[in-house]
Amino acid sequence: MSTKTKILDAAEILFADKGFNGTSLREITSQAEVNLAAVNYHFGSKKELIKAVMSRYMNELSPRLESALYELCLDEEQPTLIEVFSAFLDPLLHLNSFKNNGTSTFLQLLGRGFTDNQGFLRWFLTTQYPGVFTNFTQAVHKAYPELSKEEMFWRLHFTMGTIVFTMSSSDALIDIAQNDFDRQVDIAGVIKQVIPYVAAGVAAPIIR
Amino acid sequence: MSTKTKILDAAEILFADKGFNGTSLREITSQAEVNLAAVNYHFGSKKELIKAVMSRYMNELSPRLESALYELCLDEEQPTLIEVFSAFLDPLLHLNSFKNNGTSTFLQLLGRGFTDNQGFLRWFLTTQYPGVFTNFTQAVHKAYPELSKEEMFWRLHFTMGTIVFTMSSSDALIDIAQNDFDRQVDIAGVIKQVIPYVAAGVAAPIIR
DNA sequence: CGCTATTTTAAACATGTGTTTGAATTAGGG
DNA sequence: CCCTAATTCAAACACATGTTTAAAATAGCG
Repeated sequence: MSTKTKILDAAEILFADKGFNGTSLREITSQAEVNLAAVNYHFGSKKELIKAVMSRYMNELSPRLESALYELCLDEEQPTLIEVFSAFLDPLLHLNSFKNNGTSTFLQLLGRGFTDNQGFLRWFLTTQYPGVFTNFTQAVHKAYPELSKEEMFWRLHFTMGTIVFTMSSSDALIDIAQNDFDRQVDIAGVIKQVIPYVAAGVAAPIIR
Repeated sequence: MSTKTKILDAAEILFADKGFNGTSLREITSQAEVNLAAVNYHFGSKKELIKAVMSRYMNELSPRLESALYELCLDEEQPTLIEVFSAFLDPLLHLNSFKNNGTSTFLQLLGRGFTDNQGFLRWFLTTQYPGVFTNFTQAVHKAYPELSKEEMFWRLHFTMGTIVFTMSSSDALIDIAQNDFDRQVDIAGVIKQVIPYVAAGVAAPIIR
């Protein structure tokens, strides 16, 4: 396995676990069993490494997600919001065949990225992968046309918050749930729980 | 003004803005115009300072919040979920008279705390202020008794995610909203937007 | 093989971190 | 005022961080 890949593999699980700021290059390189300087040699800087980690996932996810959302828009009839959010399920779970625990890792990375580093990841994602966002808002608009642009803006950010926060602490939450309710839970189970929640949230009646 | 207060005041806005890990003691003490060693002299350590910052807000908030939620449980008739979540509004907005931008600052601190430091703040809050949580779940249970303990667990954490994530990036979001929609937005406006969202999310039909 | 370009390595660098020290200063009660 | 306790201060400490350097090792091609 190439040094570059070894670094990316070690970095992504450490980043997901302890955040970007909370993970040092020395932790990454010792976990990856490569020399400390390898990160700067192969990626240039820590910030570029973070981008590379995210890109590897986004390049795998975004085409599938974009087309799943796009197909919803092509359909003749109006989709339900449940259908819109369910469109995320397959592309996200596909990350598990791309990489062990890929779905969980990616969602945790996403969560980290939005809170660490005064949100430079938000900029990175919206500028590098705008298609996902536009297709998503179009699908939501088709499902719930009465929603104004401003209300849509807020509700989509609320939704992102729900997902991203839940996933960034999903390991802890799954642990608690397994103990308290004596029930096997995995990341797919959490996603299935969250879909009705966010769908209902976005579908909430408008109070004016 | 006492050195202790100067430190707390400077620390809370820096923590809210850049996170706990992202803020150094030197930034805090120079902003507060006190000596670097004052933090360790008055608080013992950075971690204790973080706790002190949070406690100052929680001690102001938690009695009001607890009693607001408790009153809902005393009422004869079943409250709506909207009423349950609206119970947060007054206690939260009261923080504004306790301190300038108090509501916004506190919610941002809360957001930071749940993602930084592998969630030691979750432990701190749930152990130091358990009354808020129990009263809250009781109120939700009264409003929606069909919800099982497990579903309630997940939906409450989804809700916390919505709030906490939104608020930790509320400055950025409010900026975007003001630009894109040419409309004055403040923290109270965001809270009023989020209440129908989370109420509908928690009230979502159960799929079994 | 021989030679060049790529990669790896250990070491150092520069800077930033939280914390501690011990002397200097200030406060406040007898 | 005096003396003690509380506070402030500049300096240093010990350590961790991302990055750079220059030599060593390795690969890959003619």
